[in-house]
Amino acid sequence: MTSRRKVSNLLGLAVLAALRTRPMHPYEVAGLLREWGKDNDMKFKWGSLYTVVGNLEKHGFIKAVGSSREGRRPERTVYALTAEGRAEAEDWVRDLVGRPEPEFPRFKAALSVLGVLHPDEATRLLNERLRLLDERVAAERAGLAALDMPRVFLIEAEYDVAMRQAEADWIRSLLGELRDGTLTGAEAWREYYATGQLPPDWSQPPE
Amino acid sequence: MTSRRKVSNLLGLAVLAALRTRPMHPYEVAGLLREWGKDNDMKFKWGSLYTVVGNLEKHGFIKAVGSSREGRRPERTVYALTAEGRAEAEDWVRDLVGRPEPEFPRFKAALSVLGVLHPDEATRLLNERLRLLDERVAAERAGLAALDMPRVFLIEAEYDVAMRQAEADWIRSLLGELRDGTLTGAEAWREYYATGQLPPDWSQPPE
DNA sequence: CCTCCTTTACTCGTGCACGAGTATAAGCAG
DNA sequence: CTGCTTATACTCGTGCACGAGTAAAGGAGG
Repeated sequence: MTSRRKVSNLLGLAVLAALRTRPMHPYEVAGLLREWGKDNDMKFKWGSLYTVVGNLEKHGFIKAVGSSREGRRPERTVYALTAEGRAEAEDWVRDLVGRPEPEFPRFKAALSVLGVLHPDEATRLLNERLRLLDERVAAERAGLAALDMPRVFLIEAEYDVAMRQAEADWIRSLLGELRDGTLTGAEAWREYYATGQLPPDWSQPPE
Repeated sequence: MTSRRKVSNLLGLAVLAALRTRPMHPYEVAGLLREWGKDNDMKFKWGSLYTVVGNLEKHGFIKAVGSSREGRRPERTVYALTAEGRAEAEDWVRDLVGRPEPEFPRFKAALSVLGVLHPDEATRLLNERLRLLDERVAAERAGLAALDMPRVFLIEAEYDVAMRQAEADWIRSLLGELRDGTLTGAEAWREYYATGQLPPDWSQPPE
């Protein structure tokens, strides 16, 4: 069990949310999520969908309410939300919103081992990332502005833009500090790649 | 294979980074990572450590260079970084830094299904999250300031603080918009919970 | 009306993540 | 020196994630 939740994959939450509108079969759920752009908000993998639906059923959050069959296609099971499922969805969202949990973005991990690269290369890569982020932020902002749609439906997207923007700003400031030498320890880093010698405190940072 | 990388767990990257200093056995690696505070930067699970080390060896990124034994304790295999491992680590970091990939924070997923809650409850929870975030940011900032240590070693932590801060700011602005009604569609949301009736465009948002 | 491509709708196997369990050793209290 | 707790150092099994594969149906072109 990955967490204390019976079904841990967030796709499960999306499925529950979709089934709030009406009973559906899995593929229909997928279509709706696609239409809602949810595949942009969370990992959406076909393989996971059916496992997740199966688990939701196993734990009583949804139940099969019939199956339609057209021609000789595989039978499509239609699922409906149960009372437990409705409660689970609400509780899950409450948890996710109310309690910030530590997350581990890949970029953070990368920053923590940035020392494996030469400072000049690191700088170059950070500039590259910055460029891509700026582009994407601009594109997404434009996309959002073009879409005339009540903004409540778009808060995740607005959040996303805000976060990317913040990351871009942070990188810009880091690059600034690297440029004008106000980032303490940066010379030691450079030194290491010049002389092959670690400053004494690299393998055991003080305190 | 989760991605195109032979070993996909980021813990593997940390292991490679640690082995750059000198050959070590897995538990020693773990200790070093702890000491470096890496367990704060990425998911660190004991179960994963040994799987990851095994896979790194299988793919030739590290190799056993002997095994020490003390008393009748289980034998401890000491691993060293290979040339391929060194290259892999560098390439991996290059990738992570240079190419922003879409990520799916849990809060983003939560925002995308925020509609399952009553707007008042959502507001309450957002306020709660905001409070916790502000607290944590303050604490981390204080912690960082207290630690007199070259800042190059702390960029991940500084990044983290900046991101949390940005999130807090974004939530504050969202709450503001909810309060003074400048978030379009918010009345429809409220309406739905008052009348039980979905506005016509909930199940199929236009465009 | 036949063939080929695309869309629909899944299934299956591999491989990994991770928590819980285990076993030895070291410290220390009485 | 005996028994208890804490730290050390893993192992193992379950369960899930996910990509690749499959197969029927619909459509479109000749």
